[in-house]
Amino acid sequence: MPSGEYDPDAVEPRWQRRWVDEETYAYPDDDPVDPNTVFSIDTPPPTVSGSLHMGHLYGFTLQDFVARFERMNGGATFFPFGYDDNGIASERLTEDELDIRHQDFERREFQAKCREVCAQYEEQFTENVQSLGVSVDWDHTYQTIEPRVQRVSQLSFVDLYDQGREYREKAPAIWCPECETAISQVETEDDEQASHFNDIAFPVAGGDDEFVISTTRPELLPACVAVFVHPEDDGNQHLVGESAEVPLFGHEVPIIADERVDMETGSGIVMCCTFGDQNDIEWYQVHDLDLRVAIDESGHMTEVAEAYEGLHSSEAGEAIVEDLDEAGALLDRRDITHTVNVHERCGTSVEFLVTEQWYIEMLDKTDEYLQIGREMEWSPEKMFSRYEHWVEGLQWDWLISRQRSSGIPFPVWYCEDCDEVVVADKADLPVDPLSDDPPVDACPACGHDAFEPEDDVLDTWATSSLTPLINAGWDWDEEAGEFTMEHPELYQFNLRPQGHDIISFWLFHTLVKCYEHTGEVPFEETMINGHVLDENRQKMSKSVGNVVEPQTVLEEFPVDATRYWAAGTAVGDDFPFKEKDLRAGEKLIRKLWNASKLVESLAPEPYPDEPADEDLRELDRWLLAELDSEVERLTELFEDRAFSKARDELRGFFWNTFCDDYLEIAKQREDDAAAYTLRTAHRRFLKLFAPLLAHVTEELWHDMYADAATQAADAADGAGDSVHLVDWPEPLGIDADRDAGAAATAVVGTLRKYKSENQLPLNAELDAVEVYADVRGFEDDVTGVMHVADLTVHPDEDAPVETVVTGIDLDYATVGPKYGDQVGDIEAALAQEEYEIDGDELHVAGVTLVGDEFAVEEERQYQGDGELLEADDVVVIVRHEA
RNA sequence: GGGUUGGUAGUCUAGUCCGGUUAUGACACCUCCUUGACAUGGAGGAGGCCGGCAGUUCAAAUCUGCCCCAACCCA
Repeated sequence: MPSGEYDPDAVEPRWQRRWVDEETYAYPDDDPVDPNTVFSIDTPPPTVSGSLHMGHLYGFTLQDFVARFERMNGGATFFPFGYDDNGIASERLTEDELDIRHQDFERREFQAKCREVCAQYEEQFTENVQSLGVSVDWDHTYQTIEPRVQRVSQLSFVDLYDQGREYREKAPAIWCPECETAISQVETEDDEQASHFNDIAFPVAGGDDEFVISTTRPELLPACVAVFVHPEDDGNQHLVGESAEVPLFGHEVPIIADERVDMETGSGIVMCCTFGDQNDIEWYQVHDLDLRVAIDESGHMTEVAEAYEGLHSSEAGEAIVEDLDEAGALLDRRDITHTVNVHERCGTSVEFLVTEQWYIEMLDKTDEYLQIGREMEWSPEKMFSRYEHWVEGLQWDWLISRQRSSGIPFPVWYCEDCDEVVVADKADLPVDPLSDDPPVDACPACGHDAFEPEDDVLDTWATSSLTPLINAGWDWDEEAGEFTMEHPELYQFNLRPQGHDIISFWLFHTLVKCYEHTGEVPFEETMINGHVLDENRQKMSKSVGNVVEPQTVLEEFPVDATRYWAAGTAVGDDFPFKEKDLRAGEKLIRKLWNASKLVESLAPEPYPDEPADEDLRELDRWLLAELDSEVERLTELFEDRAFSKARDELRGFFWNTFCDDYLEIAKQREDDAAAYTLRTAHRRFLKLFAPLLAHVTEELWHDMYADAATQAADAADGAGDSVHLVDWPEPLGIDADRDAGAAATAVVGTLRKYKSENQLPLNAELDAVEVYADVRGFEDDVTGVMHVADLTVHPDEDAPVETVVTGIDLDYATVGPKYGDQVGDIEAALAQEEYEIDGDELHVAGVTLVGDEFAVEEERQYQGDGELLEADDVVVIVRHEA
């Protein structure tokens, strides 16, 4: 039984260990699971690149609210865990950790080091996640780089290739010169950087004419292939058709008119290079310009840069500016800050290089992808618009090849002679073409017998966008010649939670892949969470130094308090870290603990049988009936993922209605009906709180109910193991006079207020109280809790008071539409007290209001002994001889 | 530059879709009270031009337009 103070430092880790050791949240693998009741969650695996942050804590906790609620409210729940250790993030982690460069190692060697470093981080990460008490099934975990998952990824590649949805093309692609790989648009982000605007004089070829070009990237001068003027730029129109001579390098380039020129920037004349930005790429394609590649794959200058060959592009930029200045071609140089596209992983400015890469075709099916997004239920609904805008704004197919050492290889070889693509057999996967042989001896196209392995690897999303298929055990059945699932009942997944920042790539890519493989939308519902901000609503960032570490928080507060905090904002909204909310959580945990102690002492074992209906007092029925409504409301709120409302609703009901109203009164009683009601309500409270306050409810459940539930074979809840495995409460269907209950609590409330205002202790004796309201059946409850010596109830009688009309209240909802702009006149007349009450009618400003259209505002005056108290519809007269 | 979302007491927030005259709750603050668990508790109180300006309407936190601020997404 609960005693003393609650000690979360001891209790929480104990339950976390037991939940893992006893596999409390295991998915029932071996038994057939009913696909109609199973609840499956597919979580995006966190990138293995560091430790747990508040975003993780928040995200995992939200997922856990759903998992715990659905597990109690429905059937089997599948809540797996994955690690995304296949990608650039993990490679860079390894490089940083071991202070090495992947280029210095043989591929397999470096991969081994990655696995080693990630393993340490994963172990630590697992421990951290387990210390949050989330109800993950730790027997169902995966790593995106493990062989099973490699097979799924390569199967996906082969299937999409077979469907004709993948192609290989040599074209401009976004390139990170630091990581030396192609990357996709979603891996770039904007960064404000200091730079210079350089005004450079360009002579017109074969004349004395000259014009000015402003550029932030002088190192691209050798890559200049054209100069553009806006067709409406009248002042510079005469240049169009001429040629310009590029300073220092001397090559001549055409001057062309094109409306993509931004006339507002610099001189309004712009140079087009190979390639400065995406505009350059468009111009290159539209105007069929030359390629002059001045920067190589490592960010150094090529032979096109002549004297500057071999310099890093940034060094070359400085050198070229100096030389321009010396040559008199540098007219001006100004400091500016501008936004540049950088690789999100390393912060390096990206380049655009023409390289041969693999793509997944997407642009032809954006309408379909929009439609499958629409078929999902979005929590909150408004987040769909982000998806919608992303899909509508798609401009590139999905670039999936990466020039990295680590990762999942393309299962592809090329004929050395004719470049024919040879794809691995599905049965052989996973393969590494660097060490494995192609499935054919001779090229199917030309018969040549030597092959070149593809040494690129798949991008990280190529794998992590398959998590629903990984979790469901998707595979190729060679004998049947079809794709199968080990757990078809899991797919489509019921829920996909994630942050709002990854809708446009992770979620989108997952939808596309899974849809193309199965023809089915992978998720029934997606839940989008916001970002955790600091106490001042600022984004947490290392450079600002406002980062709150989960470890620090957990040292000071119980996990359940962080769960209380995490439930505090509407799903989808960004919300600040608030220590106050954690303290409020602690208070609630303590209140629940203390109230449980009182329940235990008021209704000790043996657990009372359900009394005959007529033995329940009015007050008991009232509480249980109110609790029925609470159960219904709460179930709905959890189903709507409205955790914040559920939290506040339940907290309010438990604290105010149960503790302040019912418990205070029940203290006076020692009957079986009270004991039964206390126990019944308390059990239900533990269950209702269980998804939110996972630890304290489990501890109390075991202290007070688990043993009894285990022993009693016919226990209604079925399970004794864990409160998290019992059934979610259903309404009991208790009938009660709700109005009488409300009146009785109003009477108690008004007497409390009377004592408070008269500075009396709450247990002070009141000599006589007369109640003018129907609170029959509650008399003993009122006298007991308020210590009333003599209580008289007048259920039907009017109070012996005189009433004075003090005004008229209009019911605007009916009067407004009916009388329209006459309302102003009516109000004016009422204010002047120019009206007449005639029975049920009110004559005012030339109109007659009837029935509910108005209410007479009255002040009650009492001349007799004692004091008149009013609350809602009850009138109470109290006499107290001090 | 385009779009999305938000702006409500000192702080955080409900209400906004579907307009109705007393705007919800918590924290902090003030007053009082040791009730058979909890003073880390209880009973009260004070605190708001609902971002700004205009419009629609008998009536606007709520609808419309413009503007300001913040975050995010896309350029």
